[in-house]
Parts: sequence; structure tokens; C-alpha cells
Amino acid sequence: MKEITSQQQRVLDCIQIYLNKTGFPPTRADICKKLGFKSPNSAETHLRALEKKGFINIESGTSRGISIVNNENYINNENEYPVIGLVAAGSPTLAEENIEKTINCPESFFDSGFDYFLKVKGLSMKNAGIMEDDLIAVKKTNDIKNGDIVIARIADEVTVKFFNRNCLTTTIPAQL
Amino acid sequence: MKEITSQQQRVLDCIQIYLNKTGFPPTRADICKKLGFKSPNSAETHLRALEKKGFINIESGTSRGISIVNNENYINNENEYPVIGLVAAGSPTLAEENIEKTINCPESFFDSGFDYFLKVKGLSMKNAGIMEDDLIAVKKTNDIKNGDIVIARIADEVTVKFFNRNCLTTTIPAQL
DNA sequence: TATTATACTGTACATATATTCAGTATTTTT
DNA sequence: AAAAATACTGAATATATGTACAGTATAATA
Repeated sequence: MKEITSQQQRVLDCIQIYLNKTGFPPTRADICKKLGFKSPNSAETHLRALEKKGFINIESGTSRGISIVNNENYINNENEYPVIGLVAAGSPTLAEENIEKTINCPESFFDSGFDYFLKVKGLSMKNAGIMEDDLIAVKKTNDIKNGDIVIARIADEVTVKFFNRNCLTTTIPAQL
Repeated sequence: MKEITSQQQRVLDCIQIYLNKTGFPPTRADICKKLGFKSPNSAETHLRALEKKGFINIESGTSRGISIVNNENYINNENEYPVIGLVAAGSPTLAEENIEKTINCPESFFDSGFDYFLKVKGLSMKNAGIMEDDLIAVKKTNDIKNGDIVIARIADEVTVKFFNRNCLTTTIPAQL
């Protein structure tokens, strides 16, 4: 996948927005109108560049035959969230080697949204109904209160704990 | 919203399938080809009927200007699943009055799929990590083994239990 | 019974649209 | 320094496509 230029990104965004608004893809003329181009060939060449780079497919000879390629570089699969293993040693990160898989789930599935999933090892949170191999939806935040369930790193140990400001000597929110 | 005829439903399905497959709506000719019509006007009149009944919008003078109206009668919001309260007395049903709300969640979120959510009362399944007010994804099936977690109705009591063929005197899978 | 809706075939045509060709200019790569 | 990619304007054209008109037939409705 070659790199996209800023103008090509504008065209790609334009297609996505048009799709969201109308339910069908734009024509060359539609793109020109939205982006201020004065020749349909301006859109055409951008579309060809986007196709060549693999961002879209163009069905030749077909009006509005543009489809956006399922592409992890782009915000197409917006509901895909990574699953990260809760390794005992070292902080879990969103680095690619730590992502076990991705799960399709709307952010609204949990009331206050979330950033990624964490796979639990051990039964330390059995009382909270968190069992081995459970997936926890984790939200990055600095807003924590006593009683909240947090991902805590103590020294090199990463665990799921109830947060209590008085109890824990060191409390470092996971830098994920 | 008037009632849809079976032929109109076929056309509507055809549009949805074409959209899923290609990313853009079909032409009149495309619909004819898929459904075996020999005149583009066959598709045209069906489209007009569907528009009149509110199932689709047609952007006049625009090629492929068909969009499916967000319509709860149709499988458009395919990822919406109902949440049903686990009432102690009487079997939970998918009847509208029992649906607390719906949740947007892809079926693939759970490995083997599911049909609806059930909200848990009580802590009878604490050992399995099922706590009060948890949502359980329930799948309708007759294929149950010992050790499976099932929704069981015993007399008028509906509960979540581990299934064991030797233990339970009566085992009736929830008729949901 | 008359009327309207449904469900088609078949033909025809205006126009919406993709697409090519000819230029110009700037930037990036080789 | 030459070549290729980017980023446009402008005009021309073949065709993809919507859409109207003319029929036929059956079922539902008023």
C-alpha cells in the first residue's frame, strides 16, 4: 500500500461522506463540485491514483461504480477494537505484536465507550465477576475514583484491581 | 407504512444484496438481470411502488440513486439485539412489552452467535462470573450438553443454571 | 361494476456519466 | 538533467442509465 497524498485523502473522504449522506457513491462531477475542481478529469485522475494505491475499487464502465476498499489504514472498519493479552511482566501496549486479534463491536456497546479489550489471566477479580480468559473493555482515562476497577501496573506486574487511593502505595494508570 | 408485497420484497432484498456485494446500488437493468425480468420498466414500477410505500428513496435523474430507508420493518439494523429482563415468574418472551431496549452488537461478537440478551437478577451464577444486572447473550438451541449454562424454566421460575441431565428432574429449554 | 394496484413485455430516447485526448505547471524521483 | 508522478483546465464522445409511452393480464378494492 503506497502512501496517500493529502489531495487524494480529500477525495477519499469526499467519497465516504457522500456515501454516508446519500447511500450511493458520487460521480466524477459530484466530487468536482464538492472539492471545487473545474474539470471531471481532475476527479478521474485522483480516482485512478487511489485505485492504483489500493484505496478504492472502480467498476469500469459503471456509473458511480466506486467502492472503498476495506482498508485498515482508513477509518472504514471503525468498530474494530484490538484484543490485548494481559501479560504479567511488562505493560501491555497497543503495539502490533501485542494485538491477539480484533473484535467488531460498536463503541456504544458499553455506556461510556472504550478503547481496547484486555484478556484476563488468573482469578484475582473473581468477586467482580471477572474470570480467566474474560475480555475486559478498557477505557483510557485519568478520571478514577475509589472503587473503580483499573488496570494497574505495580513494578513490572500488570493486574486488574479495585482502585483505592489509601490502599495502594503506587498507582500508575496503564500508559496504553 | 403500507404493506410490502412478496415481489417488492424480492426487489428490496435484491437491492440490499447488490449493495452488500458491490458497495453501490443496482441499476434497473441490474435488478432485471438478477430477478429475471425482461423489461427495465418491471424494475422501475417496483421501485416506484417501494418508494411510495416508504421503503426506499429514489434520487430522480440520478443513476443508481437508490437508497434503502432506515426502516425497522426491514433487516437494515441487523446488529440490533433485544434485551429482556429475567423475570422470576413466567417465561421471558420476545414480545415487545418484555424488551427493555436493544443493543447494537455484531452477531460475531460471540463465537457461536446469539439471539438476544437477558438481564440477570440475583447472584445464583456467581461462580460462573455472572453477576446481578449482567447481560447474558442467549442462543436458542436444542443442542445442550451437561455443563452448559442454560436458561431453565422450572415450574414458573426462570433461572440461569448449569445443565446436568441427571440432576434436574424437569428440563425445559426456554421457549423463546 | 368500475377502478385501482400489481406485475409484467417491449421500444424508444434524452441525458447522466465515464472516459479519452490535448494542454499547462509543479514537485518528486531516478 | 531527464523522467515520472502529482494536480489541475477544458473539450469531446461513446454509452450507461433513467424514464416515458404503449400494451396485456390478473387480483384487489370501492
